[in-house]
Amino acid sequence: MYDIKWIRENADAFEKGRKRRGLEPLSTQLLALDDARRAAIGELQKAQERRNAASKEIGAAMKAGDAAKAEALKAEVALIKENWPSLEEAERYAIAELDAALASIPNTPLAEVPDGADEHDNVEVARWGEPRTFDFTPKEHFDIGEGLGFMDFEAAARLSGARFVVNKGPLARLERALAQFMLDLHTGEHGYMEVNPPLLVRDDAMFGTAQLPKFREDQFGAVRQLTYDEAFDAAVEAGDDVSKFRPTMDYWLIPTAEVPLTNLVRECILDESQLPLRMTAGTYCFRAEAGAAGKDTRGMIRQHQFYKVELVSITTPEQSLEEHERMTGCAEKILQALDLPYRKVVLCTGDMGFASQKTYDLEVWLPGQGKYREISSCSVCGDFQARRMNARFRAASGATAGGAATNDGKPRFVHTLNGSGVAVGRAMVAVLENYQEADGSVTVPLALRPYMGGLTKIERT
RNA sequence: GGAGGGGUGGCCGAGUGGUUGAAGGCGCACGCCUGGAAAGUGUGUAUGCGGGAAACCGUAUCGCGGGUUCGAAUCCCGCCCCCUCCGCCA
Repeated sequence: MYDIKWIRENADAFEKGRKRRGLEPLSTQLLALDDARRAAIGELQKAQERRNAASKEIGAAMKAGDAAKAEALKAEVALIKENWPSLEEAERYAIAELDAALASIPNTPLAEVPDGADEHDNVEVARWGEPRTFDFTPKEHFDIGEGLGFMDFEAAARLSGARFVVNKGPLARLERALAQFMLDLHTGEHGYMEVNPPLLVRDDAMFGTAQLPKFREDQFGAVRQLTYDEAFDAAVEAGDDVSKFRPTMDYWLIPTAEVPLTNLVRECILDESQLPLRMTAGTYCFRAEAGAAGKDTRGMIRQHQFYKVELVSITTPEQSLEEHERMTGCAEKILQALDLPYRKVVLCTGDMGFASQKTYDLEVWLPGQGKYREISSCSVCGDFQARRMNARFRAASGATAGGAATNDGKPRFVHTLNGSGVAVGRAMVAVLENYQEADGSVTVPLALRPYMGGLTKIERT
């Protein structure tokens, strides 16, 4: 979320950033909304000031026993209040209009982010591991899984429709093993605190990390069914047919643990000594995939429900870029430990997420597809989410960053970062494809064997 | 679901209609005291918004939203959240 004051003073930089994302200029309209807002606030405050002053005088007059004066003042206030409601209405409307406009503006890319229109303009910055050479044609993960008899898309479709899967036996365990392995590495080696957050969250949380208001259609909602009586009353009140019982939507299903983890610091004033705050969580994630019809329809690559280990860091503004590199490194360590070849790309301006200033994607090699596919996405969001959440910190006393006058004792917005560390479902896809054997079995990666009860190979039984 | 108790500043906690943005305490900051520290002591310590070069001024904020009133932390209504006991439930 942008600070309108910043836009007012840095309109050029703001527009430059928009242009790099391929967006039309907006600052003129925003500043007009801002002018309207300030004018409305000013008018209301003027009225309030006169009302307050008169009220004090009334108090004084009554104490002095001057009833006539008090009555005269009361009449004056009554006059002031005549168009009070319209002033309030105008103020509220002006503020809401500006806020709504600001809430749907994406973050500005950092200078070093490459310009570009879409994923074709992303820039590879590193490559790790050598794709294995096969003396047979490697299969895609769904063929491997179904061949093993432990991955069932048809059963999932009967239960839930498209974009679901049922994993069983050693594959169910493999998914659990992957998640546990990742969490152990992040908590044991990388200094992240494991968190079990709610998977159902309110509007405010979804707004904080910027899934709302712009990306409603990508989300699932969780609905609490009304009782019969509540539904009846609601229908009557709404003038609806009482045979239709309308539910109320109370929660959103998280599309990523970024939402609850980042929002853990919402409306908080942290102490600088607590930063950086590093948190990790293994959770299911739920996505409607509304805009992805026809994409990745087969297999586990794109599901409505998937498991993911997420990394979130809360830092000072001075720490965030360094933390971004570190976080991406932590995700890379997972792939390295699993010996999965990958490449690291920096997303171009046109492919970056809404809240991000800069994003690295890790793309794992999938021999069955013969492609690198996204398995992790690590973003630094600056204070964009912090503003939406009102998440701040108080600088350690006396300390100023690099001698800069950053410490006037006031709370400052934190910086937030999030990254997959890594997507568990896709990691399983990668393991199956990279570790497949000619006979259809799958070798268990060394790092996962302790989590698989020592099992070395998954085969049809 | 039933019964009850609560939501006030970074924290604790007073405050039932009129200089209350809010007593008191804790914490914190700075100063004094000290050889140094502790203790003691003095001063200062919320946030948003608007205006201003600044000092500062104005305005709003005592869970949220309405209402009563010239004036609301204080009275009325609705909602949200938290807690305790009982019941139900994984």
